[in-house]
Amino acid sequence: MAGRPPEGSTRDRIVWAAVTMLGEKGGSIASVRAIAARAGVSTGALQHHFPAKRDLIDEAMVIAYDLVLPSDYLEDTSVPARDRLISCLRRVVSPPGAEIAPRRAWQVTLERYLGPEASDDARVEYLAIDRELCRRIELCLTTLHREGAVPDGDHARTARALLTIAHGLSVTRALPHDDHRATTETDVLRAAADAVLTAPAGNEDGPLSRG
Amino acid sequence: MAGRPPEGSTRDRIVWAAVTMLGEKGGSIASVRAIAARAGVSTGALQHHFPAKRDLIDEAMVIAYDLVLPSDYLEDTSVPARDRLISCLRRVVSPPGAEIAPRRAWQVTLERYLGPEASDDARVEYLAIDRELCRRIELCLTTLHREGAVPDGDHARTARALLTIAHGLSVTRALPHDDHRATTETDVLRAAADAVLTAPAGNEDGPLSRG
DNA sequence: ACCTGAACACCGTTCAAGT
DNA sequence: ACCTGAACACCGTTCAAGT
Repeated sequence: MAGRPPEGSTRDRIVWAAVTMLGEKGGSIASVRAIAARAGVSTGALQHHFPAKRDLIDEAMVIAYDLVLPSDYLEDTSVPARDRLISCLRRVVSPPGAEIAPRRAWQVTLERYLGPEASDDARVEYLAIDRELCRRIELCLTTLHREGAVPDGDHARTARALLTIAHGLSVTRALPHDDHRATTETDVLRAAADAVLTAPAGNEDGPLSRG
Repeated sequence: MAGRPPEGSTRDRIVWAAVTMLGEKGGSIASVRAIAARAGVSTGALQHHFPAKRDLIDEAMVIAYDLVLPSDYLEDTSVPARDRLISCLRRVVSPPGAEIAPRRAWQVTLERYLGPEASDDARVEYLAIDRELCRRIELCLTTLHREGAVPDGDHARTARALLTIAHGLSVTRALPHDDHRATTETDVLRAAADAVLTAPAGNEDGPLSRG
């Protein structure tokens, strides 16, 4: 899994190295020195292109996680805003290990990020994933906001609340359950969407965007 | 918020220092050197009592999160229904295995119930816990229903939806997080409570009890 | 502008030495 | 057993110096 990209700028080599190292080393993120070494550049070169490590990791995450919801779907006003928001959230509920079963996915996630070692590196890596998921939900919210389907408010904060709810659905999927599950999932997603969307009747704005 | 505990063993002073520093510094955990300094001991003393930093943080978490809810609290109509429901949900978020930290608790839970084997016995055991948690939330809902604070509806179903949201908060607590966490938790709980409680103005009943 | 590599200010953990 | 403080092996970031 090592090797060197035959062509490409220094910057591309750095990003490539970061992406390939995301899944290695037991879930902990590589150090900038290790990334620079694999890219075959100095730490100074890395620093020149990515002044903070977070900049690099965020960029690598976007590449690693980019199974995108067809980007024009969000703007398709022929489908109700509520349904588009729910689709977006469903997307987050089964994140990119979508090929593997939800149970296995959570097993891996939790082993990695809260296992016996759960290094600070793992923490940093998880936070990067977290930001990426939030970013996607926020994109959905701002798109719907332009249509007037979502009221003014702190969309980043709303996105964070929605992500928390998505985590609940996700872990509920993974845990043992009886036949109530699918019903519950739809209940929760609809309730979350309704709490966020502009109320059809003119009452106050959704409880998730304003305390 | 500094100061020194007048009495107490070295060990107690270390734990006290760690607890007071949990909420500071923008959500990131203080370094062992900083904790030792506030406790007024050397890093070696800290290391003697807590060979790994995680040991100390886990112990501090238990203290920080362990605020108990008196059992007659549910019927105390002097406190708003919304606050009582939120307290009940907070209780479920850090369930009574509260001696161990949330991270460790989820580690155990998931290792047990969705590990590689995940026996049928484990499944049955989890479903029992699940029912018990639902039962508690449902008890809260029916109590509030007697007061008219919760509308008619399928309370078991509503309880299940609320438990799913509580799972989201719980796993979010366990996973790495930055300083947004406490805010998000309150946002989500308030939104969940508002979705369930009888609306102050006379609009339709909450989205969690009726699809 | 792009890149080097030493240096800086941390970090968690280890450990010989004291009491 | 309890505690000290130096030392170790890292870390992310800075920076004078080269091209």
